[in-house]
Amino acid sequence: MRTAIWWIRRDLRLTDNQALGAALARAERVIPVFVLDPGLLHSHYVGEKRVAFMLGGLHSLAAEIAARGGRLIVRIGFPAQALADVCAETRAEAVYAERDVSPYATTRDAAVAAALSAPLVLTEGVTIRPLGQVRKEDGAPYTVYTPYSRRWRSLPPIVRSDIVPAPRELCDEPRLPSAPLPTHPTLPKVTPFPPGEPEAKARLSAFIKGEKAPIYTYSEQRNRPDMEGTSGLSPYLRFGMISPRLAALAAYSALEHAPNAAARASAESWLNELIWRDFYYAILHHFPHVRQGAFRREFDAIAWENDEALYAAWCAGQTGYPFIDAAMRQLIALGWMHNRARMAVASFLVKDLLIDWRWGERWFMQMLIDGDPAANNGGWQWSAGTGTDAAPYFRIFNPVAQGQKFDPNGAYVRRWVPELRTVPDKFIHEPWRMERSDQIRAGCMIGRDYPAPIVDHAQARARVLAAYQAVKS
DNA sequence: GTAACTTTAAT
DNA sequence: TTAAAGTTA
Repeated sequence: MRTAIWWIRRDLRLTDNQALGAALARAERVIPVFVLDPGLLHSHYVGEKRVAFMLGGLHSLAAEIAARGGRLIVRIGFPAQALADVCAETRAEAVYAERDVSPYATTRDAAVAAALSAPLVLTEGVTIRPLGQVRKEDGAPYTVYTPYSRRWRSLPPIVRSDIVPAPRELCDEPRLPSAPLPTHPTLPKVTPFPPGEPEAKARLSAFIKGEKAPIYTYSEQRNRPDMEGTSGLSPYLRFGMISPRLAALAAYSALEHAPNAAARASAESWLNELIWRDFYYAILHHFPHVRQGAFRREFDAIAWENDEALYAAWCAGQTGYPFIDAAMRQLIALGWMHNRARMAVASFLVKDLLIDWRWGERWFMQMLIDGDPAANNGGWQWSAGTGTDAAPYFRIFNPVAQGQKFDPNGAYVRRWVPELRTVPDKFIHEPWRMERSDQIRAGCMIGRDYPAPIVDHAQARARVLAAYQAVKS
C-alpha cells in the first residue's frame, strides 16, 4: 500500500506504538493525523487541565515527528468528516488507530469506520495484554480482581522483543493542510507534569534504575501523600505518552534485578497497579453499563442524600476534615491527587456525605489530568462498594484516621490547607478538638478561619450503613 | 460430562 | 458475602 493514516487519539508516542507500527509495516507513506473533536472538548467529563496536558503532549509529539522528517497534521472537526477529508486529499488506503474501550470511543470509531471508504484498522496498545485476552477457563470474563491478576501473571512476561521500536524516519506531505495546534488552555505553572514522551521515559527509567530505585520502596512509600513515593506516570499513561507495555517491561526487569525479597515484593506491588489498570479496562470493555451505573445493578437503588451544599463543600475542600480538604485542594491546584487521598475523599463523599458516587466520578473527570473513563470509574465503584469486589465487610474510611496514618506529621495538610499551618501536630487532623485557648494560640478559629466538620463521622457511618442495608436482600 | 458441594480468600 | 476453582458424586 502506498499511503496510510496514523490516527492519533490517546497514543501520543513513537515508541511501542502498535497503530503506527502496523501502518509503517504496510504502507510506504504514513501520515500522522490528530483530530481535535469539539464534541469531546465540551463534554461534562472533560476539564481544562487535561485538555492543556493533552495539547502539551501534542506539541511535544509534533516536535518528535518533525525531528524525524515528518509533520503532524491537525484537523478540527468531527473525526468521521475530518478523516474522510484527509483520506480523500492523500488517497490513503487505510487508517490505523489504537483500539479504545470507552463507550464514547467505541461509538465514535464505529461511526468513523462506517463513514470512511478506506478500512479503519484498530490495533492493541491501550492495555498491556490485548483487550479480552484474560479470561476464565470457560471463556467468561473475570469480575473479581485477584483471580484476574493470577491469570494475568500466568501469561508470558513482557520482554524487550515485544516492544515496537520508534521509527527513525517519517515522511512529510508538504502540501497537505494542517490547522495550528491551539496554545490554550495551558497548564498551571505549579503542575509537576511536563507533558511529552521524553519526560515520560525519563520518569520511568528514574523510577526503576539501580538498586536504590524508588520502585524498590514503592510498597511502603506509595501510601504517603506527604512524600513522592509513586511513579508519577498516570497522566503519561492516560495519553499514551508511555506505552503501558513498556511500563510492564520495566516492572518485570525490576523484579528480575531486585536486590532482596522486600525490594522484589515492592516491584511486585507496582506491577499489580498496572494489572489493576488492565483489569478496569477489561471491566469497561465487557460491562459497558458501568459507565451509566453500578456494576451490581441492585446498588442503583441506594437512596442518596445528594445535598448540593455538602457537595460544593467537598469540591472546594471546605469539609472541615483537614486530610479531605488538603486532597481536594491539591486536586484543584494541580489537576492531580495522590491515590491514597483519592480513596479517602471518595469514601468521604459516598459514605459520609451519602452523595451518588457518579457526582464524584464526574468531578474527578473534570479536574484530573490523568482522568480516564475506565480507571476512574473502577476506582469510584470500588470506593462506593458498587463494583466488582465481593467483600464480607463494608468499607468506610475514617477521615481522621486516614490522615493520622498516612500524613503523620500533617505536612500534606499544612501544604494544602495553609490556615492550619500553625495548628499543633496533636490536632492537625481534628482541629475542632482544640480548646478555645488552643485556637487563639494557633491563630485559627474553627468556624471562622477553618470550617467546623460538615458532618459527624460516627452519625454518617450509621446512616450510610442503613442506606446500603436497605437495598440488600 | 455435569451439577452439587467444598475450599479459599478478598489489597 | 461472594466469586472462582477445585473436588466429589
